[in-house]
Amino acid sequence: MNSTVIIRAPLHVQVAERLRILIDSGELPPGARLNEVELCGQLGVSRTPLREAIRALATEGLIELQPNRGATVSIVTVEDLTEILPIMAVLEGLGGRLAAFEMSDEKIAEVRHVHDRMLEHYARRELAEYFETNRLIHELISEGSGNQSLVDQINSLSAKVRRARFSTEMTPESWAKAVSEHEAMINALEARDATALEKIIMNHVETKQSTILGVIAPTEAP
Amino acid sequence: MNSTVIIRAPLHVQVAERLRILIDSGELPPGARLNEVELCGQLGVSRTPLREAIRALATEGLIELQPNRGATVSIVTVEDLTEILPIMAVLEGLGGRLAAFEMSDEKIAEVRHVHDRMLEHYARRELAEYFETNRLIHELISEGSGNQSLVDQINSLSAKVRRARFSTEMTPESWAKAVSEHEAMINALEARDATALEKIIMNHVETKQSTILGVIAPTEAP
DNA sequence: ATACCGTATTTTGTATGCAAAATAAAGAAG
DNA sequence: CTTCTTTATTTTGCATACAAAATACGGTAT
Repeated sequence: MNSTVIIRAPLHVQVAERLRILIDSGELPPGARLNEVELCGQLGVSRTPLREAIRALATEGLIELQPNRGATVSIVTVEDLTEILPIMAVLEGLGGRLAAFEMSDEKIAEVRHVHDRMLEHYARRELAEYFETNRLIHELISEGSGNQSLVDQINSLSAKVRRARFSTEMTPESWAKAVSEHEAMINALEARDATALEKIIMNHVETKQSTILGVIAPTEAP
Repeated sequence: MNSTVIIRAPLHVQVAERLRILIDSGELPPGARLNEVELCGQLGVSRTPLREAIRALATEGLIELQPNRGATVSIVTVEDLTEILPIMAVLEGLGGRLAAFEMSDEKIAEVRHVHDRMLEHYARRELAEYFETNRLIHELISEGSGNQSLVDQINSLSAKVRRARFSTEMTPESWAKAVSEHEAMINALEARDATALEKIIMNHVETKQSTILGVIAPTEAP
């Protein structure tokens, strides 16, 4: 009598996950063509589940499909980011507003704890660790909204932004600004000031946007 | 020398479209099981493209997939709407804010024109026509943002809300309120008052939410 | 040398067939 | 009569095979 039912995910789901990882890690870089038979050999599956996985990732926007010409890893352009980041701003803002009502004191304390860790990494200029804790804070707050649809949408857009890989281009000034905005975020969250938190988060994402797009645009000036 | 290349969409795309219509029209009602061979006969295609289409619609959220148990038309619950409508509010709000900057005077005039038609339908209590013009106004404003990603997201969520089919349960009061909010929307748009328009649209969607959820909840009271 | 045309090869699209899992049905035990 | 077990049928999952389209290649004419 087995109480825990083993559900092994269908192949096409597993394949989709592996493809997602390959794309996210950059092993399949933006613009790369996905040759079906080649990938089949690489993943050890037949074309059927691979194609189903490709279709799924295509509707997610990770992959682009051209009729009779196969699939390519979609390229996240500056224009895409210009569209996506304002959407992220209002979605994360909404997440914060809801989280200010919905999060338990314990969860908020957890966010504060991660925030403190982030500050340490900032002080030590540990970039990777800083980004990871930073990301985690945003995730905790979004999830704190209790709105799973919202979390899913944010994660989906987040993945695209991450794939653009502009984050490392941070100046000391923008970094400091981001940290101080985070400080304000935590304070508003602890005060359960929904309106303030929403505003701060929206501003924070807009700051991120100008940071990212500011790195691109100035290349025209000598 | 053919300048216009005829691209006929792949079968799985056509199938996905037809399925979308079947679901949206209610011919495939929420909860309905999708038997693959049955649908194959009905659509005149083999299982391969059908399955690819099903996978695509599943990642879109229109269909739910259970391993080894097939696909069912996903059911939009009250909980889903409670999650989705606040998201719609901020997204449509953002659309309005951007549209106030981006829309041409001509486009705004077009919105006003549709709005006037909507008022006529309201006066004559022509429900279907009212909803159609209403929907069109929201669409025109969203598209007026010039943000295609935003439009896509709104449309995707919109489809789910529509599928819940609570709209017809409008009282005279809530109808009147919706109309007056629309009036305010158009005025803000013509004044290009982005902040006001965003606020009005968000309130408008929240009104819609309480209308929809208000129809459900009171069933517990005698 | 370059542009064009026809053929060969590769690659995607669709159909079909087989295996495994789930569901339905029938029979036996309590 | 109910419940469990066993068997048959249906249905999904995956792999393979064939068809059609696109790409690559090679040759010829200019």
